[in-house]
Amino acid sequence: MANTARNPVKSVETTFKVLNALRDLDGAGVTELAQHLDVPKSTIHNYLSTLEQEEYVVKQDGVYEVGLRFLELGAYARHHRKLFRIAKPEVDRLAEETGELANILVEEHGRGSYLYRARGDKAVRVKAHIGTRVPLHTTALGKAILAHLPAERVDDIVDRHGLGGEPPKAIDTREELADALADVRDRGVAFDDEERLEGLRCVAAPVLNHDHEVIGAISVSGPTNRFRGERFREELAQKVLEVANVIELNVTYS
Amino acid sequence: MANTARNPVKSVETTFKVLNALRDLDGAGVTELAQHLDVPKSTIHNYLSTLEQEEYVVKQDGVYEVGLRFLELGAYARHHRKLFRIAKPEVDRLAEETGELANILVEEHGRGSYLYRARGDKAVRVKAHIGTRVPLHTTALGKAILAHLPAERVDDIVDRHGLGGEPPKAIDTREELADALADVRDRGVAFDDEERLEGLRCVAAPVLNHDHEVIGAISVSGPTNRFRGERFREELAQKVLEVANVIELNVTYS
DNA sequence: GGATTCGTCCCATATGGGTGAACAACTGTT
DNA sequence: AACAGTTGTTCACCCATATGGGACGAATCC
Repeated sequence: MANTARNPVKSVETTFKVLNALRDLDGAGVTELAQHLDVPKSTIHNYLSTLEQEEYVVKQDGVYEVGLRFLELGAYARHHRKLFRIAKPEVDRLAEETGELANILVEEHGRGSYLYRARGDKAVRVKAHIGTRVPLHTTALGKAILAHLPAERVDDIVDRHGLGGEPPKAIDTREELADALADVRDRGVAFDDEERLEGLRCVAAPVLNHDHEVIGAISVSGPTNRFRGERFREELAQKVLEVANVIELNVTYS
Repeated sequence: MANTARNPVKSVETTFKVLNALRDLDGAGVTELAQHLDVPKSTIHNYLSTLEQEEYVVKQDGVYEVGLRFLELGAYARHHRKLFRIAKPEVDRLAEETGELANILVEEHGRGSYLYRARGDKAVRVKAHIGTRVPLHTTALGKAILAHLPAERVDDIVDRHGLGGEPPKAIDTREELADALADVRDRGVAFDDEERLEGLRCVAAPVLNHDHEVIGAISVSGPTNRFRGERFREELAQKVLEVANVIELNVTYS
């Protein structure tokens, strides 16, 4: 959980500042990027031309864009995770059988990263892309993970990223969080009742390995009108739990 | 088509050398990486700790791994492309209706990058991941693109990346290539008859924008025993062409 | 418990990244 | 067409900083 490198390579930091700015601006020219980052044109030019030479950035009609080699690296990072390889087909099935949106989330650097998302035929449209990072305490997926992390790691994560945040209903205090996590451990599943997004509910279950460590969580989410009463609390919760158990078995024996 | 930056930032090059080595080794420690790249331990440590601090690399049990933030960047790079947003549903349909493997490829830096891949129920398993980069002249997808690129760009690409290569049946000479591309322009579609992979055939069609520039290509591929005679040359070719045309229309009007 | 092996840290050095200014290549304007 | 106002590119200087040797401490393995 080390936070700061002792001898940081500043150019690495700059490189990613440039890449992220390129993403935030949806592509940009040298001058635009330079004033956006408040860095001399020539410096930006050096970085962009190097990144282009290395083929991580593309120049189209005088505009630099984030290149597809990141798709290569990203697809690798995802496929490299055992959880993804094993859980994907199961989550596809979950989406098909429920008709809703099914997700896989893993923890990385104290935040949640969506590893995969499968759409059933009635699945709601949410803006979050694959790879999007979210605070763990604001989603059912995240709470399912936090509930099974060692207490000290949960503390670290809260220290690092805090609680609360933009969703008005978000968990605010450590007591609230502790209660919520105990509840999740009790039930085996975590719920999200429009906490993160208005009108959206979600049931999530953790995926543990043979040493009882969380390696991620899966969920089903959908509109409040289809996620209520028996179906939400019992039927869907049961289904998600079942699928999580299947994944756990496959993770252990393979 | 500039190849070398005038004032390259060496640290950018090193950064990606480290990341790619991390991928090639499927995760590694400081010492292992250092001797693999023939660079002092301390240098590698500086890079890895900086990359970890910036959250682009994860350290698990003393082993550094490529992080999921690249999935974030990669997913962005893909979604940012209009062709992907528009072609994805159509290619999904193509996969479903044919039951085979359907693909989207775009050109970047003179090579082909797989943007997307949809699997029908009988789809063959191929090892190539999303984001994988291939030489354009060795696939039906690539030939469909080359056939509609300005002659000078084709020359540039051949100069840069050469012809031939590992698949034994690969196009070797510029004359062969010119003939093949003329053929593709004639028929409107490109074929791959086990050139790249033994037992695998493929039909591809280019996707042009309103200015008649290629923005990518789509294809269907499958095993030779299901891809023969009438079905291969006529039925499937026609289908791919149709879908490509639908995509072209949607690209123009939106 | 002794000997490797590995990660981490520190510091001196020269290498190379940051910078401004000047130049070139366009774009659009009157 | 000439011009003003862009934006991208190049160059060379100088100080910041990336580099890499070496030393320390912590595991791990005989």
